[in-house]
Amino acid sequence: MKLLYHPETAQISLAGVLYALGDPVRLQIVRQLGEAGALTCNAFDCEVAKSTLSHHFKVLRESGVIRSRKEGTQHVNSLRRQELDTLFPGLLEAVLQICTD
Amino acid sequence: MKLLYHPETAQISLAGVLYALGDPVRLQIVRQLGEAGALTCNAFDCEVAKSTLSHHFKVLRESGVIRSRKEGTQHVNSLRRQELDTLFPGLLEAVLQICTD
DNA sequence: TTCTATAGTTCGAAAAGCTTGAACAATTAA
DNA sequence: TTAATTGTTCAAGCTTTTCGAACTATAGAA
Repeated sequence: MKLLYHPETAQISLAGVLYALGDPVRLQIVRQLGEAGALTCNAFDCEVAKSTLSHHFKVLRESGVIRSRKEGTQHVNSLRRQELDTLFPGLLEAVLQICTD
Repeated sequence: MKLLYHPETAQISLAGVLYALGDPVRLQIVRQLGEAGALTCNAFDCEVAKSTLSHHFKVLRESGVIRSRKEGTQHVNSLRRQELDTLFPGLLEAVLQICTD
């Protein structure tokens, strides 16, 4: 658990964000974060191995979609909503508002 | 050059579309299609091998982002704009309107 | 028809990325 | 110090991406 890399706002790319969102598990994470505001990795309940989940959170973090801060043994994750809205107006809202089965 | 598979509207998934859009080359294709309306695979000018381009068009087609119709020896590609707008309101517009360097 | 050019696809191999369990590191609390 | 909890890292197996080369399909000229 070293330093967690987060890209600067200016370094966030559209293709990178879309890539990060283009996985069912990560999309689900993002939607849950959109609703809950903040979640630990552990709080996210799905059927992949925890090493896989760790990988997905890393992809989301390194693409600039989420921010993670350490809090004790946990990582609290949240969307970089304002920054994303500024960079890519309408994108995150569109993704979060779309109803999926 | 057999039959070109296109998913039904109902089979198009958000994660699938985001995945398709989450590649720099494919994103560029989509934006050019957004501007030009329709393009042959060949008309799209980039630096990847033509077999790679063929692959990218296939991903876009099979995810439901574009429609391809044969015309002589060429394939004319266009965005499935109305369908995407109905399924995922605001998404394509957001992607197309975002200015990238 | 036959030859040639054009437009894309398919194949096989190399490189990169994903998923997983097992092992590891860091923090907390008993 | 010991144990429990959280999450990361590693190595292996599998899938995906990229490429050049070979292939198919169509169009047009001779």
